[in-house]
Amino acid sequence: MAEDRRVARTRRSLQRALVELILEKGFDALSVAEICERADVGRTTFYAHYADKSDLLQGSLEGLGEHLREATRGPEDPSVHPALAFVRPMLEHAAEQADLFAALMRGRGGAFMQDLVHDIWCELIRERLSEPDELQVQAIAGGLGAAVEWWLTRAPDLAPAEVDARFRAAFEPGLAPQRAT
Amino acid sequence: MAEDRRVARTRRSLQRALVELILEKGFDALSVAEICERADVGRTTFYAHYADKSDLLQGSLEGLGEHLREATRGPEDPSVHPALAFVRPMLEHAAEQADLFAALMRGRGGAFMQDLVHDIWCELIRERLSEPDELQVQAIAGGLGAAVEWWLTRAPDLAPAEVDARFRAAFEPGLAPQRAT
DNA sequence: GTGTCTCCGAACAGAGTGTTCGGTTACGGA
DNA sequence: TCCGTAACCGAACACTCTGTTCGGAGACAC
Repeated sequence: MAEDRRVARTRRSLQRALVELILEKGFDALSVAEICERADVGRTTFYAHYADKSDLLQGSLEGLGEHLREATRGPEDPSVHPALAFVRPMLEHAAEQADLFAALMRGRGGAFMQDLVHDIWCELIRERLSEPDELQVQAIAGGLGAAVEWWLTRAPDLAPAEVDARFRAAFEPGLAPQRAT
Repeated sequence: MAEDRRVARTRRSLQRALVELILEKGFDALSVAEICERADVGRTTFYAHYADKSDLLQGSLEGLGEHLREATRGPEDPSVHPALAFVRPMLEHAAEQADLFAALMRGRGGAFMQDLVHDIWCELIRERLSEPDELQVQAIAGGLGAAVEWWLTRAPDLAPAEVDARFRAAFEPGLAPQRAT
């Protein structure tokens, strides 16, 4: 009952082609035929695996959430408010994969790609606050998204540490001090 | 050389139909034929006036920027940081047209609709700071967008004043005090 | 080795886009 | 009021994309 080698190969090819093409043209501009051609997979086969383009994206993003969470684990600076501690390692990670992140942050990865990242950030912030104010959580995550997009598209030469510092300068004063954990 | 009455009528009908349908289904889900049917305008005529669906949206949004700016003018509370003074009247305005704003904030009005509003907010913030830090400006505008979207879709019963207070509680402490004007 | 599952191309129906063309009609200016 | 112009319209066309069906060829697991 081990998974068929052909199935794995097909799915891998499609997901790889999808990422490549998103980087080149953006998600919305892609057609199924285009993805299949790049992946060297018949269009019929595509629909045997995925319902449509969005379904393929969903499937390709299975691991992304966990990946993002992993990427934000890093040494925590005790002078940084815990709710924002994930920002620095996240920015370091984004800098390493700047073109991918830049493609995702602007609409190019599709609207719900942005929503996915936004929701993950909300969780990361929320779970570090003892009494989370949901409006504040949403606002910080939204602010982070806008800041990252601006950084990667308008000022890509800034160092992650610099972005982190300026971002925290804006948001940290508004955060209630947390009980020591 | 006064403008042809027919032209004005056609454009008005199309723009009106567009707004109606965006509220009902969202921009992306619309077809040109659908808009024309609602507007009682031949499809051929549509293409005589606009290049495509997005072009019509552009045309319909001509006045929106100025409208938004007007809507944010209100009595300024001296205890509020000037860069955030526009938030309260803007929220009051949004509450009055909640369904329209809710449709615009989520992707329903199309991606560049969100960008348009974001850019206007950035300008409003930027022009009230004596030494604007662009990252901070972007972050505040992005945070405001996320907060408004959350408010209108998840907690629509909150009063604008409450949203304003909680939003400022999060952002105001990070803003440098401004010179008195 | 064999039966099954996967892959594939061809072909189809349906929806949407953007264009051309000729006829009809409403408009604005004289 | 009249008249030339310009706007409007439906029909039709070529095109792209979607999602599905079918039968044959071949790779796979067991």
